[in-house]
Amino acid sequence: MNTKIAIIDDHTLMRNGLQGIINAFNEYEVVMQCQNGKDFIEQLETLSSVPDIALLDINMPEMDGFETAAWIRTHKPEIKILVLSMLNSEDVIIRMLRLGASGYILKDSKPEVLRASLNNIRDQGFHSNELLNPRLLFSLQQTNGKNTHAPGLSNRESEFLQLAASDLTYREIAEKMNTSPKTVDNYREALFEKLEVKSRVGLVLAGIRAGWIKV
Amino acid sequence: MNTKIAIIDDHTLMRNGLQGIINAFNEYEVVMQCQNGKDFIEQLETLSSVPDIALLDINMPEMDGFETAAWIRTHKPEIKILVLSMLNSEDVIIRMLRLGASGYILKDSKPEVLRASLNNIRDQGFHSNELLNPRLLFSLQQTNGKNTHAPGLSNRESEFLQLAASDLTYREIAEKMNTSPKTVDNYREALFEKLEVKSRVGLVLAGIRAGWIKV
DNA sequence: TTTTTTTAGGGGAAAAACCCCCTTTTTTCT
DNA sequence: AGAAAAAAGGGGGTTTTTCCCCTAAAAAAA
Repeated sequence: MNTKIAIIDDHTLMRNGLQGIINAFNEYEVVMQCQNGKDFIEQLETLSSVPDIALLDINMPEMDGFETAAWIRTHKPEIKILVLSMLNSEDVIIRMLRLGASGYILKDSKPEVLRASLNNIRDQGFHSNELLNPRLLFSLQQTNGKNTHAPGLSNRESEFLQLAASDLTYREIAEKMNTSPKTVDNYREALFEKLEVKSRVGLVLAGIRAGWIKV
Repeated sequence: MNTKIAIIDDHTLMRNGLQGIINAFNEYEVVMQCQNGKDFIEQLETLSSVPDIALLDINMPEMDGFETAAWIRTHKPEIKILVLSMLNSEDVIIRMLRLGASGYILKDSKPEVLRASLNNIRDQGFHSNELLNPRLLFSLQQTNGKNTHAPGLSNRESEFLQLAASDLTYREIAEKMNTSPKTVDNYREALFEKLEVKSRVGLVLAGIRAGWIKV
């Protein structure tokens, strides 16, 4: 199945241009065109399936890229974010990566770069480093790295830990993990002991402080 | 003569990025690149001159930043330690300063901050007994100092939000706030609406992402 | 090959969190 | 001075989380 893309940009010409470019990649498909974050949220409700990747502009009226990124991370954490901006500013890039963006490319990039970035995100959720100044990559390790595998935790426990840091209930987490809530409860209990906490909030905070959960 | 720097960090990209930045400062020179504390100790023996400052990461396999700092203080006390970490946690900072670190900055600091920190250490070379010196906490000011007040939230709500990011139950939070659990429940509900979340974990994460909660 | 760990799952109960609707007093703003 | 917002508190309910104790297959380690 094709990877579904949402384009969030206030310039109609830009949106259409992007859609044309992306539709020429046969493994991707544009399923949404939105003027800003608000428009994106509204359209999401009417859509049957959730997009996999949001191509997100920063400068937009009403609800800008920062707000939109924060909203996506809170409400639809499964949607990967690729920031598409005309700003080549370290501040902005780092801020966006900290907000959970999986990638950041400039608007004057070539189509191949866009495709490579999309591929990277689709495959690993990892960042394309081509466009970035190497020193900007520092923040990637913590923000995006799957490499920060928690020592002492099993695969499933790590998986659970990531999902515990979300607005989901354990039942919903169980669905995402394709297992029963009872099994999830076992992971929870094991992690409570290992990290010496008494509540889910404590667990999440411990995970963040240990660098295992990206915020 | 140039001030000699040793970089101790397990990420090659990080090391190279740092070396690039530091070599651009003409008063500093990178003389060692090490993957962890063990590597540092081994390389030290082969080196004719001792570095002046160790740029030390915390999270490393084999021999982490804490162990390395302790080793340096006992075996090579003349080497100043500048901790370079992704963790903005007071616990860790204080622990490191007690171990004899001369400074502590975050990995997402700007190059100017790195240079200023190096200058501070080279010029004054203060020690661990000055750990409450505000100069040391430059990194905190940057990411933590400004955004502590939450716009749109009342005083009590902000107070509650801070406490919600802990391993305490609402009853315990109520005790700390000297009020009833029911009142606390009101704050919770108000914040859920304002931050558009459905659970306490979601609330805490939103607060962290908004910069209102320090982790 | 035996043992241990991981993964998967269940029953049942108590505690905590969550939700909606409500009152009163104090502070703040216009 | 009057209106609005903030602070404090409650009733009564449902849902979720937390806890303890238990089984068993599969995978990994010894």
